[in-house]
Amino acid sequence: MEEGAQPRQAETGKRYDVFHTDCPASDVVDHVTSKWGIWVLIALRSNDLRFYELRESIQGISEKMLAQTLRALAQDGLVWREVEPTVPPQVTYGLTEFGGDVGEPLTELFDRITRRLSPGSER
Amino acid sequence: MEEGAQPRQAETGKRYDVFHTDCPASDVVDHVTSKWGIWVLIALRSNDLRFYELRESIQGISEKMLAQTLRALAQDGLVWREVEPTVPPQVTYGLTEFGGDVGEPLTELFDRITRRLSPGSER
DNA sequence: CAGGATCCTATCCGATACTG
DNA sequence: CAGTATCGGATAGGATCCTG
Repeated sequence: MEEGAQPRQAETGKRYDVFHTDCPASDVVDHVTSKWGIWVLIALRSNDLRFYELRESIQGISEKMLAQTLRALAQDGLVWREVEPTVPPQVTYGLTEFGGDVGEPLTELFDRITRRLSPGSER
Repeated sequence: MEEGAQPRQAETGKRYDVFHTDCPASDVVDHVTSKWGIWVLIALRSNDLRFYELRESIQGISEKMLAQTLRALAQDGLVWREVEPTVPPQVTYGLTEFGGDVGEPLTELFDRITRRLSPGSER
């Protein structure tokens, strides 16, 4: 949505219909901004990580939710998944270009909020 | 990993403890990235809006969730609320400086996703 | 118009158990 | 190690009615 690009034209009754739930992007947005999606994306911004590393990294996440979140994000083309058929198996996750693209504003978001909430102690 | 924001105070044995659920920022993050929070913030970026305007603007939101979301965001200091004691009453909402600060990466996020999903054809 | 109060349902999500 | 499957409790969220 471009800055001041509120259509605001058509008097078809709906004056501010800007973003809808039926917009295809909102599905991705929902996944990204899901309870764990944002943390997964932020975690993967620094390194590719294996499943258990992600689990350790993101405090409080259950294996179920991690797997579920990863599946959704992979389906959306935000993260890739590489399986090495060893014993025991190793699965590594990382961000696609799209994922990195999306992770950037997310990190910025988190950073701004954190900075705001800890004034003085940061930087 | 440490994007500059996280203390990363060596927890006992925890190697990747970057962002936790117990971080005070994650509460705000949760509100912002709640199902409707992001849309409210994006909606308010262009204009201050009244309650019913927000409801019209954000397709699919119920009054309950709008009120609830606005309350949470106001409590976090992201949006302000102005009541004009007229009849009928008018309540206008807008972004605080913090809210605008946070809304920026959110808009960027939405914009990047939208752009990716509609290559070539701008809506 | 702006919402609170209630009720009720869908889903989220954790715990547990099981598989390759 | 990296999951899947299932169950059940908690909670998010919608619908409806009601109030200032």
